[in-house]
Amino acid sequence: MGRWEPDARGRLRLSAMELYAEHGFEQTTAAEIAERAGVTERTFFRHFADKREVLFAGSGDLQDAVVGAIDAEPDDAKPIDAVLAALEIGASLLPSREYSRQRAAVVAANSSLQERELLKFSTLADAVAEALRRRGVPTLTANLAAETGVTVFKIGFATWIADDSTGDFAQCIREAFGRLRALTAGA
Amino acid sequence: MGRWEPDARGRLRLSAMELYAEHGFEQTTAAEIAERAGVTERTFFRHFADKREVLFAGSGDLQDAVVGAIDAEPDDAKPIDAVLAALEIGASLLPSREYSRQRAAVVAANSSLQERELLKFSTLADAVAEALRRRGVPTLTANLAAETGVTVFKIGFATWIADDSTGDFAQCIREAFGRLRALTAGA
DNA sequence: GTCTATAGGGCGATAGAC
DNA sequence: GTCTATCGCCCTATAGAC
Repeated sequence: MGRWEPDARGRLRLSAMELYAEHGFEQTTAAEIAERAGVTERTFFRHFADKREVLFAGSGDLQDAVVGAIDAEPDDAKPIDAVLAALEIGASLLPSREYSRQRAAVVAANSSLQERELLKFSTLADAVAEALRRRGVPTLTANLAAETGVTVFKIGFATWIADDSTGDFAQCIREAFGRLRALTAGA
Repeated sequence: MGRWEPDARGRLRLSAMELYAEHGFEQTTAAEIAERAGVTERTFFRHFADKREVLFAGSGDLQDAVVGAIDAEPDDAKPIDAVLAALEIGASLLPSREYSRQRAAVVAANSSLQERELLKFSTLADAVAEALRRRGVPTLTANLAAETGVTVFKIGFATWIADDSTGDFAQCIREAFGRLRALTAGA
């Protein structure tokens, strides 16, 4: 056995989620999270840039998967179709619906967590737009397709975790896009 | 003349924008902003909830104007058209292109300012969606139309302040929506 | 207006893995 | 020897409490 218990990072993530859910984000101090995880406060900040980031540790993997999926799309795929197919693949990486609901409730209860979540989605959209540009899509079209895809993803996610939802995430995404298409169609 | 110089709030906004542009957001302390404006640090936090908020003081007016414009649209206007018309009216309230460029550069240089800006746009989208629901638009459609409208607004704004831009803001918004419509049209 | 808890960064020391 | 994770102590600014 080493000098320390392994996976300090995983313990910190778990402890943070528990405490944020139990007492709220603002009422939880970094020292409390660290204590529950069996490390010092300073170690917490070495793993996570700030108190919020501990809830977003998986977002990089999601982004990599989505960008990789766009790169793997056939050359003749239309931009919006490539984006939506890639986001459906990314959607399959999310944790269970029950966990997603719990996490969403924690985020919804605190505006600084909402800010961080919005930044993550914005960063995802930027990465998607860049992947589209690599495929030769013009910048303006790439930005619009990326932002629109992320909007559909977000609204599909909200539908998926809603109390009365029955379908899976991919279905929710497709339904949202169908409605968006109807909404923007010319007169 | 009163006991204090008038418009402490306006002086704080100006001082903050100058210092953020000169030295960067993180390198500027609330005490420095207050000093330049001729008030105490405590007064700064009485006017603005945090260091970021001083750059977003006009966002409430924009939101009120947009929501009011939606309420004033004819009953038979299609949701997306009502949203875009309202956002064009909101766009007319923005400061000059030169000032907008400078402010955008300050925000782009700091991720916590980007987070706050994204939250303001998200709040705007929520208010737009609520205004649509008051008109009888179903929730899912209202959310999609609101998010899509704000996306078009954001991308139109980016186009408007770009170095090579020539058109006015309203034109940029209409161009962005035209491209979005083409992008999402069925095969 | 004063006081204070907390966030979060800097830096060197330490103990293991390789 | 190098590399990496952790500790511990110091510091300042934020932002809320009183």
